[in-house]
Amino acid sequence: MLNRAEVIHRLQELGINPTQQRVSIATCMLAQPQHLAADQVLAMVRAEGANVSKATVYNTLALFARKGLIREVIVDPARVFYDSNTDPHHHIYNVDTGALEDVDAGEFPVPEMPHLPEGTVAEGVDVVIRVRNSA
Amino acid sequence: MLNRAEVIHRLQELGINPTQQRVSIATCMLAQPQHLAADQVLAMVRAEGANVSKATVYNTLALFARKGLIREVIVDPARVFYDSNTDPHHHIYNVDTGALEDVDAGEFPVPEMPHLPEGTVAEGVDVVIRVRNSA
DNA sequence: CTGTGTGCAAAGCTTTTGCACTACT
DNA sequence: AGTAGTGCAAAAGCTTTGCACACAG
Repeated sequence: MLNRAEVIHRLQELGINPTQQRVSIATCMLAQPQHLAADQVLAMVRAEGANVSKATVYNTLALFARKGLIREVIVDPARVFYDSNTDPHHHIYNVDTGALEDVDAGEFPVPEMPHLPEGTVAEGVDVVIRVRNSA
Repeated sequence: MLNRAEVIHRLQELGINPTQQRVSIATCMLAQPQHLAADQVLAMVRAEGANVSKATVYNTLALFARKGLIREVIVDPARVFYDSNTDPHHHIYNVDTGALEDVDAGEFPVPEMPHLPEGTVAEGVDVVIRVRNSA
């Protein structure tokens, strides 16, 4: 979807220095709406011919999530997924297959915030609908 | 809160063979409403003088969660929490401190299920409100 | 030349697996 | 004896850390 120049521009907008590794990783993540674990991203960037280490992928994805380029999705204790869709939405997670699917927030509106503890501010609300195969 | 005999009875109700290790672990978990990670449980049962390995704590907590004695709470990629409160409710997770707090489901009602993928059935809905210190 | 930022090998952590052991039949 | 179930040491896997290097001021 986005070419190299557009990706670089997007990174700079967010105050991220567009190094070669970061552009490669961002290009894979933003290629289409998708949910990827770190090692899937590693495989993709290597398939593109880029030379990136595992550690850099992990650190870079965490950086992107902090800056708001992508969103961290915590549904599986074994690994963190990163979502290229940063619009407010929820997730359906299939425990059997590991498949992760988006649910538009409009289909499943979240009511107003409950009372938060003193001295804290809400950062986000994550709704995960856990399903399994009916078979 | 529960004595040894009550814990054993509860395990048997759920079809869990009440071995010494399992009773120790269940007693710690059910002592009060709380959220514990596996290594906290390990420390507690060892403090009680019981002799249990790390692996057994992990496997036993997973067993309890499968049987419905406790509930798995996935909010932190680094570790799984187990919640002795199995009533429907949600969680507030403080990203800065790691503190985990319950929110009564009544305070934050979840509307009807959205459309689920074919061939799947809902297992549960997890709502996590992520907060950070306002300071 | 100094300070900030970046990338990665190695270390660290939680969690899972495979096997020895026990307790029933 | 055979079989199903249990506990744990060791292995596996994801993620973080600490350090060497690059680059800007």
